[in-house]
Amino acid sequence: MQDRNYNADDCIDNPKSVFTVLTPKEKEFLKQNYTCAFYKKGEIIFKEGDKPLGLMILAEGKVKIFKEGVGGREQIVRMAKPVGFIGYRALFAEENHTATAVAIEDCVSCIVDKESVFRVMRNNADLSMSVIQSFASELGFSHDRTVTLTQKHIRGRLAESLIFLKDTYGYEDDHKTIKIYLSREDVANLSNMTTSNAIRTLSTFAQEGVIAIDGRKIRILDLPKLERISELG
Amino acid sequence: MQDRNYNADDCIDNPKSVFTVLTPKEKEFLKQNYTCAFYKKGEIIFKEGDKPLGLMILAEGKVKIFKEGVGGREQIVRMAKPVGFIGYRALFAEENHTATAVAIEDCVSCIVDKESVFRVMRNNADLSMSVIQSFASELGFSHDRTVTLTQKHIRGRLAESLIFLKDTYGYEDDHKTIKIYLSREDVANLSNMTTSNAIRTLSTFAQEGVIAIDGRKIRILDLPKLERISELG
DNA sequence: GTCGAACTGTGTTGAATAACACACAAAAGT
DNA sequence: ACTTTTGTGTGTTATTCAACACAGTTCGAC
Repeated sequence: MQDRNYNADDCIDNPKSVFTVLTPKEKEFLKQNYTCAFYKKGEIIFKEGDKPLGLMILAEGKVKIFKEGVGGREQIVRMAKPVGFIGYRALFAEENHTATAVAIEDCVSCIVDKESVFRVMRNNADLSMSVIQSFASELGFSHDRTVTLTQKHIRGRLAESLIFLKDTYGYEDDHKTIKIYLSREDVANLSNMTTSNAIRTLSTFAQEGVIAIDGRKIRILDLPKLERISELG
Repeated sequence: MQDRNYNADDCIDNPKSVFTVLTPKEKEFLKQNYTCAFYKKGEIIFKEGDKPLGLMILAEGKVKIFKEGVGGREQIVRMAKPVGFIGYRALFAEENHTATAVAIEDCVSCIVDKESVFRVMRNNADLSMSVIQSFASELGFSHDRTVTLTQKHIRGRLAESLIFLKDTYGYEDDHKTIKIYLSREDVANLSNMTTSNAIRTLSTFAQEGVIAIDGRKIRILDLPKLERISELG
C-alpha cells in the first residue's frame, strides 16, 4: 500500500464516474480533500469491522467484496470495477464495514473524506440522486443473487456467475475471454459451492464445449447455451 | 382495494416516518399529492413487472415482498411494517418492480406521486439522506440474508427467521408471542425450505422447548437457545 | 350446516452436493 | 536449485434436504 505516479484527479474527472453531475467548483473542492492509495494484488483494502473513513473510489484494478459465513466460508457479495464506489454501504449506513474488500489485481483507490462528501451532497441533489440510484441497482442485484444462490443447482449457479463476470468486466480483445482471472476458489465463493465442485463443473462445461479453459483464462464459446443452463437452474 | 375511513395524513405526520425531516410547508405539499388505498389480507399490492407509480408508504398492516424463482418457488426478500416504504427500490432505480408485494393482513397504503417526491428531495437534502440510509441498511440486511440462506442448515435458517420476525414485528403483550401470523408456507418461503420441512422443524423446536406453537401463533420460550441454534448454522 | 379447498402434519425415498482424501502441478520463498 | 506452500484436479463417501405420497384438519363460500 503505497502511492504511485497515478494522477489522482482522474477518478473525479472520469466521465464514467458519478461525479460528472458536479460543478467545476465542487470537483475542485473534492480534489482538495482526498488521498490516493495503491494496493497490491491480494491486499486487504478494508476488513469486516473496520470503520469507514470516507468514500472510496476504485480508480484502477478489480476488487472482490465478501462476507465470512459459517465456519469462515466466504461468500462474495460484490465484484467492483473502476470507476466505482467501494465500501460506500457502511459509510452511508453509519456502520462499520460488514464485509471485507480484497484486491484481485493491483489497484488504485481514492478516498474522499467523509465530511467533504456529505457537504457536497447537501448542496448537490444530483449527486445524492446518483448515490440513491447506485444503491437501488445494487439492492436489486443482491435480491436476484439471493434467489439464484438459494434456488438454482450447481450448473445454473456457475453459469450465471460466468455471465455475471462477463457482463461486469467484459471480454478481452478476442471477444470471448472473460476479462478477469479468478482462482477456482474465488469462482466457488462467488457461486456458493465448494472449490472441488467449481473445478468439476468448469471441466464439464469445457467438455460440453460451452467454455474453454486455459489456466485461469475462461473463454465463453457458446453464450446462448450458457444462458440456457443458467435459466434452467 | 377500496378507501376506508383512515386518516390519510397520518403517514406523513407519523413521527416514526422519515418525513419528520420535512418542513411543515413540504409536508403540506406532499399531502396535496397523494392518495390512499386499502388492501385486504392476501391482496396483491404490486407485482413483478409493474411500473412503480410513486412512493408507497405502508401506513397500516404487514406486507411480504417476494421474488419468484426456479419453478415459481417464491423467496421472501423483505417483510415491511408500518410506517415504512414499499416498492421504493424500483422507483429509485427507474425500473419496473422486480418483486411482488402481498398484504399479510389488512393494509392501508399511501402513494405519493413520483414527481412530487423527487421535487421535495431536490430541495431537502435531509430527506435524500434518509432515503440513502434506508437503502444502505436494507442492502446490508440483504447481504446478511444471502449468506445465511446459502450457508446455514435448516435449523439455523429457521431460527434466524424467527428471530428476524421477532425483531421486526416485536412481541404481543405477553412478551413471548411473535406479533405476526404467517402460514407455514410463508415461513418456509422466508427461510428457503419446503413447507414440509418448515412444519417439521417448527415441531422439533417445540418439542425441544425452544418455542411453543398454537396454530399460527409462535411463542419464543428460550431466546438464548434460539440464538445459539441460529449462530451454529 | 355442508362441501370443497387450502393448510397442516408425518413417513419414505432419492438426488444433489458437501466433506474428505489424495495426487500432481505451479508458484513463491529461501 | 530446493523446499514449501498454494492451487488444481479426481474419486469416494456421507449427509442434508427436496420430492412425493397421503391423511387429518381447519377455513371459507355457498
